[in-house]
Amino acid sequence: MSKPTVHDIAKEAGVSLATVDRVLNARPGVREKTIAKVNAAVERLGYVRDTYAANLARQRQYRFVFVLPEGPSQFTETLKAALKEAYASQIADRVVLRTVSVPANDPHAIVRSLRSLDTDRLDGVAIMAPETPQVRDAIARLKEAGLAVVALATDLPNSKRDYFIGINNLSAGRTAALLMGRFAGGRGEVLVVTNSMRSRDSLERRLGFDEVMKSDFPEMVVLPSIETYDDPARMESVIADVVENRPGVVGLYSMGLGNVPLLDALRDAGRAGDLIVIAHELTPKTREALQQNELAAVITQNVGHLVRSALRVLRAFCDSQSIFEAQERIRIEIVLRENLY
Amino acid sequence: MSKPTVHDIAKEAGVSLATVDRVLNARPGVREKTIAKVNAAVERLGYVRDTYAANLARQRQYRFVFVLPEGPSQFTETLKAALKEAYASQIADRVVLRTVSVPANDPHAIVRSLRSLDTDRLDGVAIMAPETPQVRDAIARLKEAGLAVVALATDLPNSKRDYFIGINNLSAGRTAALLMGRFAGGRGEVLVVTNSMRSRDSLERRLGFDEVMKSDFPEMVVLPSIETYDDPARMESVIADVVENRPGVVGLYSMGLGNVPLLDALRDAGRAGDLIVIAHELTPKTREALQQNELAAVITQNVGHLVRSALRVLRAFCDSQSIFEAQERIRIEIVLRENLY
DNA sequence: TTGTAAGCGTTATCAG
DNA sequence: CTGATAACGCTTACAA
Repeated sequence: MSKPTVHDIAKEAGVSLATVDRVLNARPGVREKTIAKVNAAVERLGYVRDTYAANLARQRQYRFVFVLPEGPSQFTETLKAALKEAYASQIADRVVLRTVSVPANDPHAIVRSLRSLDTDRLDGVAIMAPETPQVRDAIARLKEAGLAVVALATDLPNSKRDYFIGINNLSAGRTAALLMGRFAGGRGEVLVVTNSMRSRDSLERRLGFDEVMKSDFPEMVVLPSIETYDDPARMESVIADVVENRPGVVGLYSMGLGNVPLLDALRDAGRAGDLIVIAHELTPKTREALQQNELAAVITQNVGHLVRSALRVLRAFCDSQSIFEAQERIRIEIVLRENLY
Repeated sequence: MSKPTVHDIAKEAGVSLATVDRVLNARPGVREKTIAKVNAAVERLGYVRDTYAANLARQRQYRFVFVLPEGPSQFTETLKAALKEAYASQIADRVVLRTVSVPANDPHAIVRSLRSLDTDRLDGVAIMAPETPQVRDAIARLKEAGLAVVALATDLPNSKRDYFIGINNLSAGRTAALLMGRFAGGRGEVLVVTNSMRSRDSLERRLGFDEVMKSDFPEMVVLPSIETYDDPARMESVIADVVENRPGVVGLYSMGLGNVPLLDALRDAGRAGDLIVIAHELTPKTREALQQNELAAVITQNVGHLVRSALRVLRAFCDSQSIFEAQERIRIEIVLRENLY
């Protein structure tokens, strides 16, 4: 009834522990016939390797750094919380973790951080930062030093990063459009706002949004993207303008950060429950707005999955193992008032 | 740079390994002063216990059985696949797993299976079965034998099960209603079908559906639930009736199993892309229907989460540890054509 | 090409 | 009350 161990396999196959190990790990120096004997025993007993015992014996250590944008963003806060939780739990088995905060919009500071990483005492890095040529160079350096590098939440597609952990923002935009179009009954004007179109995420979301709007809801009019540059006053004036001069607007798609000022402005303008508003990222504030019917839908990614996936993928790349793509695909989650969890 | 171990703590505190272990595991027979010394060392070095090494030394084994409905249901197929995957991965650390299939609608067979379990060689059971008095009794017996018992996917609320792993079906129905109402623009008639209203899941979903329809979309008319008893012919006639006699019907909510015959009937009637159809469970067939715009939305639960959660919870109950409720809450996922993953 | 023995971080048993 | 010491399942020198 109990799980078979390497000892059982050795006995069953009539060989030693070391030989079993060699076969299991595909190490050289074993006769074909012996390999077959061992594999047969494995098959017969239904042996499953105990990865944890293996890592224990191997003394494997994974030293990772997470480079995250600093500042009071609700998103990075939840990200850090998820990281702490993962670290305390079994997910972070054999992992030594450190997080580094960098100013989100200071490319030089980001590069400085990346350059200051001691590549000799490190096995992998997860980076959440906007892509710039300097960042690309810094990543190239990390890769040359043999580290595993993943982009987190926002992709660095032209860098040498091994993998991107996050949602496909084109699909996210398409999903938003499908919801918007269906909620609006396929008619009316839609306002699109973001804090900044310099962010690749916003660009991709807009692209996807437009694709579906054009193909599925040709009668709807999507207005040009409006940037608020993280300025609440600008947000206020954008909304005020809509209220006064744009009676045809039925919906609003908030692609980027800054949902708090947006919701404030809508409330001030008295249009909170009235426009169809779709935003990104589930946070305490957006959650509350869903409950109040001020947001029609939130499109989000599960931050817990994000960090667990990052950990798994970094490990896999360190061991040059293949990853199970399907498991690492971060889902685009749609949250309404009724499935707030 | 490397993680401190019990050896480091022992050295730092000037005591032996055994004493450190006693303190860490809160075992009796250690002087207050020594406890303080050890804890101080733990604090100073930032020690985190290696759970896997601990379990290895402890020789802990968790022997679990999953009792699942047999038959060619797409849902149970994916469930079994997820179980196999979890078993092969690190989630099932120290777990010995067996699955038992029982005829879904034969209460006696279910009870026979439950009674035939050897409680001496078992630590926990996960059960997916409709609740009957006999099932309740069988579960009571398992609990008396000291096993951990969880209900999987469908709850057994009046039994002595320790926990329910699955979605809240009332919320699922509410979510469906919110989607339906918004997609339909708050007007029109809605047809509700299920294979059987004897299932608690369908009852609860209907309840939630009606709640939101009444409160949020008072102008919409929800027709009485129609049961198809897993009979494709009945499904055909239901749809045909709608086409001929119910011009006001704009939407269809499929609460239960049987999406394949439903979709076939809709196609035959030529209403496939036209009605707003919302169904449950993401399977190859419903996935395809989403892509074809034949389904407007699918409400589903992630089966991988389901089994991982079951494993975690069973383990926790075996060790009489508390569980982290938030982590075990299974999300109600909304899937549209654009976030099919 | 194969086997022996030590050790990974933790727990458990037995003396002191 | 406290401390050696031998496991757990696996890997890895080093020997044969």
